[in-house]
Amino acid sequence: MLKQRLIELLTQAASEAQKLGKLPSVTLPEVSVDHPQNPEHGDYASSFPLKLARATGVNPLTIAKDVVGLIVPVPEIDRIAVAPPGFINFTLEKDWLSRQVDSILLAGDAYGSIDLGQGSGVQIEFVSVNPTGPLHVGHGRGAILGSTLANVLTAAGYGVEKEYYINDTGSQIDAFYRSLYARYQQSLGIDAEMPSDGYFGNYMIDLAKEIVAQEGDRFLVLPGPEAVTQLGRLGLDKIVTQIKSDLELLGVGFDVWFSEQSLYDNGQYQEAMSRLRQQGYLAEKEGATWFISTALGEDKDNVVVRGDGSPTYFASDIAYHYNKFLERNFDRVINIWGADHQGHISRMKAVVGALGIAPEQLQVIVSQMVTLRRGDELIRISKRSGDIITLRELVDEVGADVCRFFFLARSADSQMDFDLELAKRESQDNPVYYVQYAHARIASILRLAQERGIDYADGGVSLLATELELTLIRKMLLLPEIVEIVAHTLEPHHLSYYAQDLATVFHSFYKQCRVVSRDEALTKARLRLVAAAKLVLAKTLHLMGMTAPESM
RNA sequence: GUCCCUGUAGCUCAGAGGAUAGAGCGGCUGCCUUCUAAGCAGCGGGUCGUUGGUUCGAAUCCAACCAGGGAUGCCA
Repeated sequence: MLKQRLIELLTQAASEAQKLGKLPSVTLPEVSVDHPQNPEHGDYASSFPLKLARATGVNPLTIAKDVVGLIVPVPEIDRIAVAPPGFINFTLEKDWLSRQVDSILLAGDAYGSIDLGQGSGVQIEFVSVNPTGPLHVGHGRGAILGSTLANVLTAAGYGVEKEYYINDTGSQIDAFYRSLYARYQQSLGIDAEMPSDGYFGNYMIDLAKEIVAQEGDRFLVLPGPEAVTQLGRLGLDKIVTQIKSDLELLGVGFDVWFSEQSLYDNGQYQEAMSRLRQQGYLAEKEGATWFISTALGEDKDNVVVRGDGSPTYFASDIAYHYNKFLERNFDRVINIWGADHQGHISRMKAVVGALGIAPEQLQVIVSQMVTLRRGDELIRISKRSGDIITLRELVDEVGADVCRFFFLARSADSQMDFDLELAKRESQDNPVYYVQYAHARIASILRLAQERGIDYADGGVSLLATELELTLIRKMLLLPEIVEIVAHTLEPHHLSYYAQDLATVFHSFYKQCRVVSRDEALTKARLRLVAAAKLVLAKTLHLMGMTAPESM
């Protein structure tokens, strides 16, 4: 990557300056290079001399001049300038820039991929919604964040494993089972009462009816507890199947569907607990078993085994992370949780530390709340009451691409309002169409070229020299940097802004530069340019999990 | 009370300590005989919540405060 190359050049020149005695031999600060907002300052700039000035006491302008004098010439760079109070500005060589069109076309689908991860493994767990009902809109946000992040980390050279943790045991599942049994009995005409802690959504009635239609009344003859369990498992399977298909509609898939129950069946729950007990992190008080997180600097302790002997979800999560780090040996684990799990983060990190794992190996991304509205009408998102807009309904209304782009258009940290009315009403002006339209336009140009039998394989890209053309190339060259930023910050929303920027630059070029014209050589050169732009747009859209349409 | 997130243009939001803080939407002007007008070009719009601090340099880091949201269960 070009940026990395500039950093190397600067670092090299600075240590050379130290060898020559032009700079004091202090430890060099981290060399950073970024894009100045003012184009007069070139394509890349470094404030490195300003930082070095602090450590050395040398005038930053002097440092900049000395370092620039020692930078070895490279074909990428046309000009290196020193600017007060101590910036080093790089301007790219135009011929080199235009040649990048060929490089991009040569790289093909691999363009934008980098080797940041060097094959190291990352597990990313997301969605993991209790299978007690359909996914709602807020879950979609986590799903899209996770799947996009997985795409980007893969492109950044990591070995990524996507996982959905199925909470198929515990008190909420128990409530789900009992609710389903009540609805099942009711749909067979029996006057059964719903449990007070039950799931009252209409989908439970539909689910019961579906089971009655398929299985008849055979569960009625079983003893109560047996019927609850068998019926419950059947219902749970159906919900999980539904969740899978809802996610598929959004283009979200997983490598592993991990069962919570399996942690109890294979003894890993016991192993995790006894390990914590050996380390002295478990204690009995008030009739329950507690994780002594206060010993690790937490505000309070937490119950892991209730007074009635049943484990809390925290206990399961301890076993689950024991499994991730010590059974499956992931070096790095990313969890994406909803804002309601925010308080769970620090104690979970404490657990990881107590298990002998560096807490930094666990990264938790919290996606803030999504509020759904239709115009002025607020829609409550509550699975218990059943008054929800499901993720499936959302996708049906606005489409998967719009849905994905919308969620990727804001950082996970900020709460968002999803106005369904607005999303539909503005669909013509939606940025997703703006970006996809750029891709479709290019496809249209390439179709025309094909109809006219123009073979642009030998097009000479050195003819690409106008500012509009070079601006488009410069923008295309940013994709690897965006991939790096997203992989580093775990903030996929940067992609959507990049996609819009790239589309803007293309639309502007398109308006002012005729591609297929009477000038054969220029036509071929520009066809190569737009073919490259199409590739970069498609790659960006695909990283976001979106389609790149050939026509609109 | 404690912890987390947020506060930037009329609205929705970007902005990895750097140079003159940006985009989309909305408003106003222009632009289709030529590859898709779902487009382009232009105009207007700001005490970056407040006050201090760190720094050569702060929207960005620190502290306090103000405002909105969330978490503080032997629910998940």
